[in-house]
Amino acid sequence: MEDMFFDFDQDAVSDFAFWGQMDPSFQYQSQPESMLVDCMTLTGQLSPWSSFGCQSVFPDAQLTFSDLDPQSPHLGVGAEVDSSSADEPQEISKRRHRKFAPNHPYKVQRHAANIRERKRMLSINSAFEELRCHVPTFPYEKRLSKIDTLRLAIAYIALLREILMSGCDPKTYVDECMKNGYKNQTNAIWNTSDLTARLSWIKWD
DNA sequence: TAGGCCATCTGGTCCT
DNA sequence: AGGACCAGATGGCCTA
Repeated sequence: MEDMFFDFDQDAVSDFAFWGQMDPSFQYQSQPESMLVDCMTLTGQLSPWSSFGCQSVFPDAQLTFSDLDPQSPHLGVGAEVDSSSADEPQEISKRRHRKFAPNHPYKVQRHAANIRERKRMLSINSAFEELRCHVPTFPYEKRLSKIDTLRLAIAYIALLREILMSGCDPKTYVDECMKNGYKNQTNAIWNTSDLTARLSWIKWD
Protein backbone atom coordinates (compact mmCIF):
# COMPACT_ATOMS: atom_id res chain seq x y z
CA MET A 1 0.00 0.00 0.00
CA GLU A 2 1.27 3.38 -0.92
CA ASP A 3 2.22 5.61 1.93
CA MET A 4 1.29 9.25 1.90
CA PHE A 5 4.05 11.64 2.70
CA PHE A 6 3.53 14.86 4.51
CA ASP A 7 5.92 17.50 5.65
CA PHE A 8 5.24 19.70 8.64
CA ASP A 9 6.85 22.82 7.37
CA GLN A 10 6.50 25.75 9.72
CA ASP A 11 5.62 28.45 7.25
CA ALA A 12 4.12 30.88 9.70
CA VAL A 13 6.21 33.81 8.59
CA SER A 14 5.41 33.49 4.95
CA ASP A 15 1.76 33.15 5.86
CA PHE A 16 1.67 36.80 6.77
CA ALA A 17 1.15 37.26 3.08
CA PHE A 18 -2.38 35.99 3.68
CA TRP A 19 -3.14 38.73 6.15
CA GLY A 20 -4.24 41.47 3.89
CA GLN A 21 -4.06 44.36 6.35
CA MET A 22 -1.36 42.98 8.57
CA ASP A 23 2.13 44.31 8.34
CA PRO A 24 4.44 41.42 7.48
CA SER A 25 7.00 42.81 9.85
CA PHE A 26 4.52 42.82 12.72
CA GLN A 27 6.01 41.31 15.86
CA TYR A 28 3.85 40.04 18.67
CA GLN A 29 6.55 40.77 21.19
CA SER A 30 6.38 44.45 20.43
CA GLN A 31 2.74 44.59 21.34
CA PRO A 32 2.94 45.40 25.05
CA GLU A 33 5.02 48.48 24.51
CA SER A 34 2.82 49.90 21.79
CA MET A 35 -0.31 49.04 23.75
CA LEU A 36 1.14 50.78 26.74
CA VAL A 37 1.70 54.01 24.89
CA ASP A 38 -1.64 53.89 23.12
CA CYS A 39 -3.73 53.18 26.16
CA MET A 40 -2.00 55.67 28.39
CA THR A 41 -2.42 58.46 25.95
CA LEU A 42 -6.00 57.48 25.31
CA THR A 43 -7.24 57.27 28.84
CA GLY A 44 -4.63 57.96 31.46
CA GLN A 45 -6.44 55.78 33.97
CA LEU A 46 -5.22 52.75 35.82
CA SER A 47 -2.76 50.82 33.73
CA PRO A 48 -2.31 50.44 30.01
CA TRP A 49 -4.29 47.24 30.29
CA SER A 50 -7.29 48.79 31.89
CA SER A 51 -8.41 51.60 29.67
CA PHE A 52 -12.10 51.34 29.03
CA GLY A 53 -13.20 51.40 25.46
CA CYS A 54 -9.82 50.88 23.96
CA GLN A 55 -9.60 49.46 20.49
CA SER A 56 -8.90 45.88 19.73
CA VAL A 57 -5.29 45.28 18.89
CA PHE A 58 -5.91 43.29 15.80
CA PRO A 59 -7.90 44.70 12.97
CA ASP A 60 -10.40 42.40 11.41
CA ALA A 61 -7.96 41.10 8.90
CA GLN A 62 -9.27 40.41 5.48
CA LEU A 63 -8.29 36.95 4.48
CA THR A 64 -7.61 36.35 0.86
CA PHE A 65 -7.09 32.93 -0.52
CA SER A 66 -5.55 34.07 -3.75
CA ASP A 67 -2.19 33.08 -2.35
CA LEU A 68 -3.34 29.58 -1.66
CA ASP A 69 -1.77 28.61 -4.89
CA PRO A 70 -0.56 25.06 -4.45
CA GLN A 71 2.52 25.97 -6.42
CA SER A 72 3.45 28.51 -3.83
CA PRO A 73 7.06 27.93 -2.83
CA HIS A 74 6.29 27.89 0.88
CA LEU A 75 3.72 25.18 0.63
CA GLY A 76 6.37 22.55 0.92
CA VAL A 77 8.51 20.61 -1.44
CA GLY A 78 8.64 17.20 -2.97
CA ALA A 79 7.90 13.92 -1.32
CA GLU A 80 10.81 12.51 0.50
CA VAL A 81 11.03 10.28 3.54
CA ASP A 82 13.00 11.45 6.52
CA SER A 83 14.49 8.93 8.84
CA SER A 84 12.51 8.83 12.08
CA SER A 85 14.17 9.26 15.41
CA ALA A 86 14.54 6.15 17.50
CA ASP A 87 12.62 7.32 20.55
CA GLU A 88 9.63 8.73 18.68
CA PRO A 89 6.40 6.79 19.10
CA GLN A 90 5.77 4.84 15.94
CA GLU A 91 2.33 6.27 15.24
CA ILE A 92 3.46 9.86 15.65
CA SER A 93 6.53 9.17 13.62
CA LYS A 94 4.41 7.80 10.81
CA ARG A 95 2.23 10.86 10.71
CA ARG A 96 5.06 13.31 11.13
CA HIS A 97 6.97 12.00 8.20
CA ARG A 98 4.14 11.69 5.80
CA LYS A 99 4.56 14.12 2.98
CA PHE A 100 2.14 15.29 0.39
CA ALA A 101 3.08 16.87 -2.86
CA PRO A 102 2.73 20.65 -2.79
CA ASN A 103 -0.37 20.59 -4.94
CA HIS A 104 -2.00 17.76 -3.05
CA PRO A 105 -5.59 18.69 -2.16
CA TYR A 106 -5.01 17.72 1.45
CA LYS A 107 -2.09 20.05 1.75
CA VAL A 108 -4.03 22.95 0.26
CA GLN A 109 -6.97 22.28 2.58
CA ARG A 110 -4.70 21.90 5.58
CA HIS A 111 -2.99 25.17 4.79
CA ALA A 112 -6.33 26.95 4.52
CA ALA A 113 -7.40 25.41 7.81
CA ASN A 114 -4.22 26.65 9.45
CA ILE A 115 -4.96 30.16 8.29
CA ARG A 116 -8.52 29.97 9.60
CA GLU A 117 -7.23 28.69 12.89
CA ARG A 118 -4.76 31.51 13.16
CA LYS A 119 -7.48 34.03 12.42
CA ARG A 120 -9.67 32.42 15.04
CA MET A 121 -6.91 32.62 17.63
CA LEU A 122 -6.30 36.25 16.73
CA SER A 123 -9.93 37.02 17.37
CA ILE A 124 -9.73 35.27 20.73
CA ASN A 125 -6.62 37.23 21.58
CA SER A 126 -8.33 40.41 20.52
CA ALA A 127 -11.12 39.61 22.95
CA PHE A 128 -8.54 39.04 25.67
CA GLU A 129 -7.06 42.44 24.98
CA GLU A 130 -10.47 44.02 25.33
CA LEU A 131 -11.04 42.14 28.56
CA ARG A 132 -7.68 43.33 29.89
CA CYS A 133 -8.90 46.84 29.32
CA HIS A 134 -11.81 46.26 31.67
CA VAL A 135 -10.12 44.76 34.70
CA PRO A 136 -8.25 46.85 37.25
CA THR A 137 -4.49 46.60 37.15
CA PHE A 138 -1.61 48.52 38.64
CA PRO A 139 -0.18 51.33 36.54
CA TYR A 140 3.24 49.71 36.58
CA GLU A 141 1.97 46.20 36.13
CA LYS A 142 3.18 44.08 33.30
CA ARG A 143 0.71 42.68 30.81
CA LEU A 144 -1.65 40.17 32.38
CA SER A 145 -1.48 36.64 31.12
CA LYS A 146 -4.61 35.12 29.67
CA ILE A 147 -5.30 32.97 32.70
CA ASP A 148 -4.71 35.88 35.07
CA THR A 149 -7.00 38.04 32.99
CA LEU A 150 -9.79 35.49 33.25
CA ARG A 151 -9.35 34.99 36.99
CA LEU A 152 -9.19 38.68 37.67
CA ALA A 153 -12.26 39.31 35.53
CA ILE A 154 -14.22 36.68 37.47
CA ALA A 155 -13.21 38.27 40.75
CA TYR A 156 -13.99 41.75 39.52
CA ILE A 157 -17.44 40.73 38.35
CA ALA A 158 -18.11 39.15 41.73
CA LEU A 159 -17.13 42.37 43.45
CA LEU A 160 -19.28 44.53 41.18
CA ARG A 161 -22.23 42.25 41.74
CA GLU A 162 -21.83 42.59 45.48
CA ILE A 163 -21.63 46.35 45.27
CA LEU A 164 -24.77 46.44 43.18
CA MET A 165 -26.66 44.22 45.57
CA SER A 166 -25.49 46.18 48.61
CA GLY A 167 -26.76 49.43 47.21
CA CYS A 168 -23.85 51.21 48.89
CA ASP A 169 -21.39 53.64 47.43
CA PRO A 170 -18.72 51.51 45.71
CA LYS A 171 -15.73 53.12 47.35
CA THR A 172 -17.37 53.07 50.77
CA TYR A 173 -18.31 49.45 50.35
CA VAL A 174 -14.81 48.38 49.39
CA ASP A 175 -13.20 50.47 52.09
CA GLU A 176 -15.48 48.96 54.69
CA CYS A 177 -14.75 45.45 53.50
CA MET A 178 -11.03 46.00 53.58
CA LYS A 179 -11.05 47.72 56.95
CA ASN A 180 -13.55 45.67 58.88
CA GLY A 181 -13.21 42.30 57.31
CA TYR A 182 -15.71 40.58 55.13
CA LYS A 183 -19.29 40.28 56.17
CA ASN A 184 -20.38 37.36 54.10
CA GLN A 185 -19.12 34.33 52.29
CA THR A 186 -19.38 35.80 48.84
CA ASN A 187 -16.66 38.32 49.67
CA ALA A 188 -14.24 35.45 49.53
CA ILE A 189 -14.76 35.15 45.80
CA TRP A 190 -12.99 38.36 45.05
CA ASN A 191 -11.01 38.74 48.23
CA THR A 192 -8.93 35.66 47.57
CA SER A 193 -7.76 36.99 44.25
CA ASP A 194 -5.23 39.67 43.40
CA LEU A 195 -8.12 42.03 43.07
CA THR A 196 -8.07 43.43 46.58
CA ALA A 197 -4.71 45.11 46.25
CA ARG A 198 -5.69 46.66 42.97
CA LEU A 199 -8.86 48.23 44.26
CA SER A 200 -7.04 51.18 45.75
CA TRP A 201 -6.05 52.23 42.25
CA ILE A 202 -9.60 52.46 41.03
CA LYS A 203 -11.02 55.92 40.61
CA TRP A 204 -14.54 55.28 41.74
CA ASP A 205 -15.93 58.62 40.76
C1' DT B 1 18.66 26.86 33.18
C1' DA B 2 13.98 25.71 34.35
C1' DG B 3 9.46 27.18 34.14
C1' DG B 4 5.79 30.17 32.40
C1' DC B 5 3.53 31.98 28.59
C1' DC B 6 2.41 32.11 23.99
C1' DA B 7 1.82 31.23 18.78
C1' DT B 8 1.38 27.86 15.54
C1' DC B 9 0.36 23.45 13.45
C1' DT B 10 -2.28 19.47 13.54
C1' DG B 11 -5.99 15.87 13.60
C1' DG B 12 -10.31 14.83 15.62
C1' DT B 13 -15.04 16.04 16.46
C1' DC B 14 -19.12 18.68 16.03
C1' DC B 15 -22.12 21.69 13.56
C1' DT B 16 -24.39 23.92 9.59
C1' DA C 1 -18.45 19.00 2.49
C1' DG C 2 -16.48 22.62 4.68
C1' DG C 3 -15.90 25.51 8.60
C1' DA C 4 -15.63 26.13 13.70
C1' DC C 5 -13.94 24.51 17.75
C1' DC C 6 -10.89 21.98 20.62
C1' DA C 7 -6.86 19.92 22.81
C1' DG C 8 -2.18 18.02 22.27
C1' DA C 9 2.47 18.76 20.61
C1' DT C 10 6.15 21.69 19.67
C1' DG C 11 9.32 25.41 19.70
C1' DG C 12 10.51 30.32 20.74
C1' DC C 13 10.94 34.07 23.97
C1' DC C 14 11.34 35.93 28.49
C1' DT C 15 12.25 36.04 33.40
C1' DA C 16 13.61 34.59 38.06
